[in-house]
Amino acid sequence: MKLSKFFMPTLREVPSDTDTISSKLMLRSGMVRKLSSGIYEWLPLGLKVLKKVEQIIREEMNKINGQEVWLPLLLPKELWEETGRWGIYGKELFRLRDRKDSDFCLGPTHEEIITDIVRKEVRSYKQLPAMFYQFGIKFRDEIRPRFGVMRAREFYMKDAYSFHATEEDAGNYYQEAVNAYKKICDRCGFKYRQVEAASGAIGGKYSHEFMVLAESGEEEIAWCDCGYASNTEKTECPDTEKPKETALLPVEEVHTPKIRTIEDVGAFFKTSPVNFIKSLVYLVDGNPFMVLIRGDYEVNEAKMKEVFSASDVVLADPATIEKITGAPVGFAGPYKLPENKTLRIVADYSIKSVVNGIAGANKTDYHVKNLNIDRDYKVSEFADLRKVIKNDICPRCFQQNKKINLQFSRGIEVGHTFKLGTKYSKSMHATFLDAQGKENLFIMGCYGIGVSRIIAAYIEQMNDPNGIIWSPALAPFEVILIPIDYNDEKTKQATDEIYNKLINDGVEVLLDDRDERAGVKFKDADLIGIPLRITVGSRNLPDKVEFKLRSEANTSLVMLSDLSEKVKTCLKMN
RNA sequence: CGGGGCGUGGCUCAGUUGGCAGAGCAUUCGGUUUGGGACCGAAGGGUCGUUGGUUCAAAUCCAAUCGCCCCGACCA
Repeated sequence: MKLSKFFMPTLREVPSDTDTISSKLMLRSGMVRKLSSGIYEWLPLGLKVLKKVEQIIREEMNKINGQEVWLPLLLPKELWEETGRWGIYGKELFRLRDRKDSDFCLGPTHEEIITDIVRKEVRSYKQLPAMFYQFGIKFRDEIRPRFGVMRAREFYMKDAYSFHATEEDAGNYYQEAVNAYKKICDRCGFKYRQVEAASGAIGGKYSHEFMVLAESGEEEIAWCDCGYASNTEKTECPDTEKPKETALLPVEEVHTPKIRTIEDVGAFFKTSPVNFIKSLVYLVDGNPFMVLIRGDYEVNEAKMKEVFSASDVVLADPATIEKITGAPVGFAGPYKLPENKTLRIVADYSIKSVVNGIAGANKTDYHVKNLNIDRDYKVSEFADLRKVIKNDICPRCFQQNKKINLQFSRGIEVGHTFKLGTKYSKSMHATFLDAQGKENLFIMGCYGIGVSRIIAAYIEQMNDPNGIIWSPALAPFEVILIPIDYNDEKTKQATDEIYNKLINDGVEVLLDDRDERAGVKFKDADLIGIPLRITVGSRNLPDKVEFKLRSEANTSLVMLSDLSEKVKTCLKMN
């Protein structure tokens, strides 16, 4: 490809539109343009990279017997009502009506659609297992689109769905899919980590995320040298707490006018939050829950969703709190709660360590102190409900009686694998006949990778002040060929010869044949991040050219006769 | 949705006691240059986000509205 004929509108100035490095670089290099918030146009350079990533993924999916399909974007409401997700997916679902006033949505994910195909077309265990995947646009009306294509409202994704006759087969296949994802990450050439994750709206029994490690990542990862790694949303906080050995004191009500927050209460009682029973009223799918947690910890709402199999967990509004506790916000507690048959009181394990604790008295301007579990209040169940903190220990090592502190990193979620079980086959009555002629629900798995996000995440990790640094596997071109002065007859001749030779060798080469100064060409070459740069100039002709890797600072001279070989080894090496 | 910021040539931005709409870069033409975003000269390009108001006069003051970015609750 000759650059003079290639539409690559690079920007000298840094766009003021965004703060994210990858987003700035994708705009500056002419990979994408923004049409509207979270909606992007992919220009030739960007699309070349997208196709590279797509092909890597396709190859790995085919290796695990995936069959590529193309599913529609415009989806009828009925299927979504079968699983209840027409309601659950909420505002994130783009909804629209046709001329007959029928409801549709733009597909944010395709479990319903693929399950519908399989229940209609797959009847026998002999047709299992089966895995289908597709590449396609997904639509999600994100609360806040940001970071360029990283969190877009319209994005490009590979989604895959597998169907199995038995749990065992589903489990084995899940591992294969995870291994395929690792290979994809390896081939793309970024540093990543596979972590345990919360399943969220897709649902299912358990799931793993693939995180590209980057300081700017939205996700936090907790990990240990033993191999344990998890999204901090999911990180287990084991039941390590023992009650303090102190004499139990009698309960005492204390007048605490206008003392509501943990800080206020700490100052008033001149004690640390470790002695507080923080009491929060939540609505879990609309039902009231009181959650107790030690004053120095915070509630992890993602864990609540998992523990209570809920899709919606929100802090109750002040009116509801007052109705349930009989006191305004700031004075809730488990002691002497007004009679309420529907209220469940659940406690984080950390509550076990609180002896002679302090909590709200469910009475305006009053707290109680010296509260003790069982004697003064009842808890219907204990669970792991808290957010992990910096000094927490590894839950796996703890099982082996070792206390090793967790380590923390940040990451960008590019892939997510789910063991769905029968979540969708059950609600959609998707069954097959087994060898005994008995009807069974399909056991399912699903596996998603954000293709457009992988690109942004890669750039986020692999860049320097001059621009992007592509690995040969993802680079839009493998080699950029720069003649210092293409108007010089000798330079032009040598450049054309090299260009044709490389093309014949099957190398993807971009020839910068523009009538620009050398500096401009070098700047653009660095910006768009082509892994190998070959510079042709009268300085080194007739027999040598300059050779430079984007990832390294130094240059070297290569004999024209050796060039072909050198290029090949170089591209393979990286 | 809550909080903060911003909308002025293609891009980055300047422009309040209200008084002819600017610069650099980019583009086109001419010339000089030519190994890390050159220089000189000339030219084209803007209903100052939109609507309404105040005023002899509004990019500038007021109101509403739309859009975009950043920080928090969603997710590949």
